[in-house]
Amino acid sequence: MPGQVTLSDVAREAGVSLATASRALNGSANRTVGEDLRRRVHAAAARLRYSPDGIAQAMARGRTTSLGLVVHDIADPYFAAIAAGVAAAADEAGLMLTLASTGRRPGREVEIVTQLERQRARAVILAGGASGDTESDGAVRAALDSFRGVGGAVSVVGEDGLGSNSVVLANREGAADLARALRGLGYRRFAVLGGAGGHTALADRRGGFVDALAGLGCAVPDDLLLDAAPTRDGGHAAMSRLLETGAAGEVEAVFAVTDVMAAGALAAARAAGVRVGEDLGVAGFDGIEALQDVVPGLTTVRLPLARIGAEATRLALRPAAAEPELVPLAGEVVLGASTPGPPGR
Amino acid sequence: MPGQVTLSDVAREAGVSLATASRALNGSANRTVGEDLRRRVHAAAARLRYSPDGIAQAMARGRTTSLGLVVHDIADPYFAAIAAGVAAAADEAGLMLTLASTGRRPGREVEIVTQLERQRARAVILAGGASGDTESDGAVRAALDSFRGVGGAVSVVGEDGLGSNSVVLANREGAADLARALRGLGYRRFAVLGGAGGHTALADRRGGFVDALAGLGCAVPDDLLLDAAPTRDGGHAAMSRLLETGAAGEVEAVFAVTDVMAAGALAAARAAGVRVGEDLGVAGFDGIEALQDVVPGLTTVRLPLARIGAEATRLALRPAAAEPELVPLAGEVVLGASTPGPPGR
DNA sequence: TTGTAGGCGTTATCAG
DNA sequence: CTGATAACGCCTACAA
Repeated sequence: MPGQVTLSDVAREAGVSLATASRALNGSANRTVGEDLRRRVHAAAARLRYSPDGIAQAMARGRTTSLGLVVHDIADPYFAAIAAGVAAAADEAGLMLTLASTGRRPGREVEIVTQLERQRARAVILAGGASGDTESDGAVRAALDSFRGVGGAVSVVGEDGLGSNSVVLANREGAADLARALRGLGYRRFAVLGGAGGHTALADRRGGFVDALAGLGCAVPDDLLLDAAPTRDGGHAAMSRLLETGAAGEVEAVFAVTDVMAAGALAAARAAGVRVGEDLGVAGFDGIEALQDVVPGLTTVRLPLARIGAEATRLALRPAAAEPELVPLAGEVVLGASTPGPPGR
Repeated sequence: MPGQVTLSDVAREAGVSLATASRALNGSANRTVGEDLRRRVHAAAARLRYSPDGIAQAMARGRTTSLGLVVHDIADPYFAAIAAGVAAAADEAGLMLTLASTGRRPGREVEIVTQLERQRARAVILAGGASGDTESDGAVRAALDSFRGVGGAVSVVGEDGLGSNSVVLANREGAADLARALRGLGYRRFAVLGGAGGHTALADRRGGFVDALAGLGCAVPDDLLLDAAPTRDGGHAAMSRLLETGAAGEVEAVFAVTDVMAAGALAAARAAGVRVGEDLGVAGFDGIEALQDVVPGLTTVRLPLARIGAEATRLALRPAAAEPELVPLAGEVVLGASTPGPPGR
């Protein structure tokens, strides 16, 4: 059974010292091993089916080859798309990706970062951004500082860098652009699903949307700002609630702060006999691929998801010492059949 | 700067031996450390902000705490959903998840498994199943055997266990059920997108669908069995091709072997002015959540994706020695608005 | 260029 | 119950 084969075995088999075998197999800094010996060692390694022990190497070198990625829910297409970008970049950099999900449980990020610190991950990417809760964010910040303390690098995706390298998403601006676009289509009475008390990113979207609208002279009344969990079910529930209240009758379009929520809203509307597009406009945010290909095509603000992951990875791999770098990334409004314009004429 | 703090430091600070400190902090098998000393050690550890080095522990213990998961593309909702199930189960088992994507590049699975073997991952889950290519599958099998050689456990999701524990999906049966359901709706002329030469799982779906149809007296002509990549774009391209040929006119319903492909097909149909549902039925396979909430709701065979991940994890954590275990898991036909029944009356 | 030897941070074996 | 002291598998000055 192979695997139990150690470098010493290879060295012995090749008739060289442990050091030489090590240098021949993995090129150390000063690359210099006699071509003949080098050959002998490789042959011996192959013959014995030697497989270097990554753990031992990590320990000897004092650093791992793994990159930690923290998301809220990998099944959420938003995070899945970002993860794909990170995975590709990590692969290219020769790093293994360690994925951890918070399941949106508060406090989990800290636990995960701590765990990653224990495992001496080389870097960690926080894809979820800040939570908006001062105390909680402070704890995360502390955990990240501690992680840096052991030589780890950090990057976060979100508005607030939490003192780290970060990919700054134009959530406010994107939502404002969307608001203007919808207003341009003729919509005047809006409702917003989600963003209250949630993560900063979502709060920013809602804020950007509402503020821009106010600037255009059509404020959104408080009772049409519905709280909702950032999930498909959250969107569904909020839309259902909206439809049950009398207020719904006057609403011409609904903005769900994420596409996934918008999908839930779509289902709720359909279940209530409301035709999305004809009777009511619905827009989301994120630009999830899968939701673009159906009828009605969802109006949204498309974010360069894979790019976000790639940039976050690049930032996470920068020399730990350097000053935090911020990379701004914007979204683009995509008008779909879900918002053809207001119903009455 | 914390992190550089080692167990020896803690031991010294607490005035005990290294061994005792180790036993006090992490309970070894024979748990017995005087309550007073135990307290002293913990206090010292806290004071010094000691953080155990996972790498060193792994090396000393001779085993890691990480579980490898190999998927083709984490951005694909099918794999994302399975990954979510695995992530939850891994978390519960106290393991870290190492995610690797093949990007559908042939040969990548072997490289990844080898890499995972180097890192001494405790177990690995192959979510992609067999490729259908004998040579390639043989290489994967060999890599897995080697992995087991170093004490690793394995489980694979798919029809063919590749000699390992496996979650056996009823792809054939599910597709056959779907065929019967569509036939029951009145559809008689079908086209199939994908499954040719692809992974075994997809080939089985196509085979199950076509065979069942043949049994019902309506064989699918070869020119209506279109080859397609198992992606959104693959589905789009295949549908476009179908629509361009004259044969399309006679087709009443299209079966894409994955929901993601079906989404692409939907887009292609719409682009060509074909109304899905009214003019043409479209069905997929997988039961991707996001695709269920739109109009027309996609007819599909819903797989218990999260469950698949959970089971695969359970299998991967079984004692490595045991005989391979097979867990069959079936899908359920879900009829949506995308296949209301054939057009002409 | 090649070999020797010390060390990385823990766990585990075996005496006290 | 506690404490020395070997491993663990590999890297790397330092020496030859």
